[in-house]
Amino acid sequence: MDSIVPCLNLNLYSEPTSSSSTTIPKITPKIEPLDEPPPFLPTTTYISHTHPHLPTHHQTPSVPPPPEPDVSSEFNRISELFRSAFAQRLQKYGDVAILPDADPISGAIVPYSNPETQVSNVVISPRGGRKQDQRSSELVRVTDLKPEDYRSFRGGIRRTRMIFDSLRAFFVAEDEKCRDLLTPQRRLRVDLKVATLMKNQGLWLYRDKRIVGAIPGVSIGDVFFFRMELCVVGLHGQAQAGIDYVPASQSSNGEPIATSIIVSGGYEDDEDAGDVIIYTGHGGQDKHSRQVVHQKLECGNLALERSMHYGIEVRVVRGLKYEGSTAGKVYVYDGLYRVTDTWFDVGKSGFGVYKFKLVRFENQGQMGSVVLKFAESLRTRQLDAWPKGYVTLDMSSKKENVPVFFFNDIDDDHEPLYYEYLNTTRFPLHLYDHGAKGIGCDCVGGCLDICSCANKNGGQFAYDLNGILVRGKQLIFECGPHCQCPPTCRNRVSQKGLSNRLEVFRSQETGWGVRSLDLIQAGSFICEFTGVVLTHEQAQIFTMNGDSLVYPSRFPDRWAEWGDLSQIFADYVRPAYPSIPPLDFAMDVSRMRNVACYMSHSSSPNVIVQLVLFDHNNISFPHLMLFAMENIPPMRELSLDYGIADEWTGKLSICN
DNA sequence: GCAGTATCACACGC
DNA sequence: CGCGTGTGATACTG
Repeated sequence: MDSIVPCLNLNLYSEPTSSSSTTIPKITPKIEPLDEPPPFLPTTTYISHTHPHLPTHHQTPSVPPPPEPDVSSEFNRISELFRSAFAQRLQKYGDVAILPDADPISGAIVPYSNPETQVSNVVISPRGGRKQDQRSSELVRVTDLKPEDYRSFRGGIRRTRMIFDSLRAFFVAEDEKCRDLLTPQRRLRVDLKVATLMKNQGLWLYRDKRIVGAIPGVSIGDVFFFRMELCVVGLHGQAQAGIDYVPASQSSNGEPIATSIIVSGGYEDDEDAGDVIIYTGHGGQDKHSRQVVHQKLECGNLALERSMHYGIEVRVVRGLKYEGSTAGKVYVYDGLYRVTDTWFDVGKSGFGVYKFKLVRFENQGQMGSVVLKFAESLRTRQLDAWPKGYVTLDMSSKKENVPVFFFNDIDDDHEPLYYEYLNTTRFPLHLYDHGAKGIGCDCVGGCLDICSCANKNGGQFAYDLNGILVRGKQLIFECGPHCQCPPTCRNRVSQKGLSNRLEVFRSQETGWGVRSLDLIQAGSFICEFTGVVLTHEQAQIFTMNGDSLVYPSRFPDRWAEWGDLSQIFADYVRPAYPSIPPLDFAMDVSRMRNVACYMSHSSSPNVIVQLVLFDHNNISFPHLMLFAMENIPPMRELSLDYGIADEWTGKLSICN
């Protein structure tokens, strides 16, 4: 049963993929290029609902495609469409970057207009007057994205998700405040609130096209903490239902077409073997998720059947139990599957259920859910049962709270082990000369918003109660050794060191790299970038010796991108305070270093540098703390923007 | 475990 | 036939 059972029309769709690993199988005959562009040319298949040309099993690749425009121009049109959705935001970032340090107003943030106004602003789409809050019925497939196009789409996804996360943190903080004042109340469904707000602002992605197949910018293995996030990025449009589909009424031939499903174990008759899923149709359950009536072949069930009939690929998202998530669960995008079989069966309850066999397309890269489970299994594994390639299970020699792994299964290079592991940056001793005078707060019982350390941050803490960075700042003041507050104080986050199990690994492509064995939530602290601090003068001497130095001032101000809600709140200005002079020190990592300096460079990084001060008072010598800019699944390489001007695809040899 | 909410499709009705 | 509104279904979250 584990082999693929082709259905009647499947042979049309299993055309071999190109050699590019990011390419998914082209699945429709209509993708046949008209004027034989090179195989790399981006092609967009366009199944317009105005064209009565849904593929049927009678069609062969030789059937002429519908009278659509040239494929590449069609691609460009759609690409531009999506891009334009983010252009405004990019503009905003530009503005922020050159904002003079003028406005001293605090973090008082007020929506610039009431929700009603906002709604009315976006109801009419700028193009064509169609309602924005309704999904398009236009079926589109985007394939063979060029790397730069993919990056562009991914940038859009990332910014949108960052807004989601930031808004969530913002509303959670609001909610916390309210609860202090009022009587105990139900917790707000912040996820819903955020999603609605973003929808009203027109920030949901891919609503003007109904995408079959991969969502541009979403990678296999991407992890989501909330179901609504899937709606926001266009992976799955249903807030609760497990099958998303184009309804019959909107379909060109009057038949519904399924585009994505969520497998989260809610139906007892599901059988999930990874590459092959026996998926139960929806319906027939009572409030307690018990099957109480027969399912019918309608709605999503019918749509899945139709997708099988037409060979339409289906996105699969898995819901997995995960303690670290507020909902106790995360959603992982596992790639594209095809429905190969369907039948009506008697479920365990004795009631009839529809079953669908889904088989994963090959050449898609490892499933995110498999990686998550694998990483989880390592947590409890005996030392001798670790996979080959783990040279040491803690290169920090217990200097970090959690082990730092060292993995190399491609050669004998053990170079990182020859350096002394430095778990915190070594600053010049004179920075500590001034002692404790007036540095710390007196909050013996724990810090509140009125604490002096909060004041230094502009009247609020930079982190939420879970230690998530709410908003990037030029400099963050954490409570420190001179404060009276307990170690559990919420304003001590980055000083506590690692909480995720990081791993230095060797790869053919990037040389040394860093990845995590744990899922890292966006906004959470990862590690410090440590080294021995050299003053300007000392650095000049060192440079003459040819030693490699890291210059903190060269890291771009990526912190400004994190938590920027100017898209949502027009007067969401970045507080000018604290404002610090450009950093003028260097870090020597030639003898002592930590895991951070093995991170690869990327111009679209998933890790940002946030400057933090806590153990001394000199704003010219902050710690370089690294935070996750997006949810980073286990085994995905971490990357930093080192401020290198050129487009750099390989590993930065910053430590060599 | 329940309830308070989302979305969406579909059904009406004008 | 298009648009608005109401209703029912649904693998959610706190």
